[in-house]
Amino acid sequence: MTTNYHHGDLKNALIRAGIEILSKEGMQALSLRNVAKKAGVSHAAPYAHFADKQALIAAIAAEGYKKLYQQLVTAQNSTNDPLARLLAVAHAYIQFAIDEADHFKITFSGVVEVEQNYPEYVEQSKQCFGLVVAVVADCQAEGTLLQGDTQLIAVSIWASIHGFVLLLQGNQLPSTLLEQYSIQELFGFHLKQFLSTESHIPSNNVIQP
Amino acid sequence: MTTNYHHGDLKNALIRAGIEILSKEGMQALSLRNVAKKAGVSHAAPYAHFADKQALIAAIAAEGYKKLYQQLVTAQNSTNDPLARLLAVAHAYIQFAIDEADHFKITFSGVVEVEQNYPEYVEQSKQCFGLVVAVVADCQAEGTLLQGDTQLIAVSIWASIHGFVLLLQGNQLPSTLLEQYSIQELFGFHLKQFLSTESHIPSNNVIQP
DNA sequence: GATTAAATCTTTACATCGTCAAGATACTCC
DNA sequence: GGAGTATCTTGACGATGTAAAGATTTAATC
Repeated sequence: MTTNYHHGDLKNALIRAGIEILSKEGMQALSLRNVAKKAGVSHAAPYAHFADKQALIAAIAAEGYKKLYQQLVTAQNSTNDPLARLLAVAHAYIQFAIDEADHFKITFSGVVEVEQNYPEYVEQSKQCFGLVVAVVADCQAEGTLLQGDTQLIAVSIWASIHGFVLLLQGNQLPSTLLEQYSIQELFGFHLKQFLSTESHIPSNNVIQP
Repeated sequence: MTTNYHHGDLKNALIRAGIEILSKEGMQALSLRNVAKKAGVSHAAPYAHFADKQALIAAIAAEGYKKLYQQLVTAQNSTNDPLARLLAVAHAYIQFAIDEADHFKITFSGVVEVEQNYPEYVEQSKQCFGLVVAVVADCQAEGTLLQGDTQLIAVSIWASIHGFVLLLQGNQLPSTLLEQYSIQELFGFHLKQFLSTESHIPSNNVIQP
């Protein structure tokens, strides 16, 4: 099975090679030929398993979601308190983005253009979102989060975390703040900011053109 | 001055050509050679004005920030009520991201890797952030937003908006929600969500590993 | 105003990339 | 064991970013 000509499990080997390139050399080094070389096959071999580069990237992105999901599950299991869980999940999210920056970027930054063509990717994405929804639901049941459409609230919370992470990755956080606070402090403040506010806004004034 | 050989203002013409390509053909069509062709010069001409492709992209990204800033200013001037201003700015932000999707992506999605090498880009970025800070400060002065470090709160709000926009652009918003609500409704709910919450969380519990 | 230097643009060339086609090799199923 | 299929290699092509060398225009100096 594991002869020389037939690799045996080239498809997964290519995905792993791609992820390794992302973590060690960065996005610009992620070429099909480079991935093939790292997997020890010729430059056109990937075409036996992926229709084109997009398809390989989609598989790598799906794997990114999978790894992220595992991290989130670990965070989720770290405590029984619902709100603490939510915070732990948030911290796991940003930690993954920091540790595996380019894998995270590939997973999210729209490199996968027509997601619907890659059901594996869509499925992993849904699994992640499902976890967030579950954690939010627990907080709602406990009364430590706003009542209302759980999915809406989950999206909102996810978006807030995601936005912070991307500003961080894109070096868009103002340098004045970065000199003053650590990333952990900034993120902690951000979480506190959107999870607990004494408020203000007449709700009928919010949705407007 | 405007002879045939010497273009006269090729640098800006290249930037404009790049932006036009982004809006009409999309990111994958943004090659140096394509930009040069659209500007009517040979494929190596850009190297008289830009060190490499990254430098041209940085200039295009800076222009993206500039255009975004103009939109935000218009929104800011649309009303005198501080909170309404904040909401108007938020809507202008997402509208720009929808109207000029690929220009927005280039501006933010980390294509500019070493921002500090492109001072023009950094300056435009600061100008945008400054506007958000000003709007947030007005709300604080009026008492319609949480008191506290204005920059921190501004970053937090920006991150929330930015995150929603990026999830939207990346098709990461769950399809179940997209079938149920319009983008405007979802965004409106998101704003309401993180701008006005009845809360919950013991503040000493938020910042943690 | 002529000469020189500098800036701008063209042409040519090269390595790398994604992709395709044709062929070689290994596995599978009857 | 032979036929068919899946997998992999080799070779080729056009497109891309970039460098080098030369042509052309503008600017500076005298």
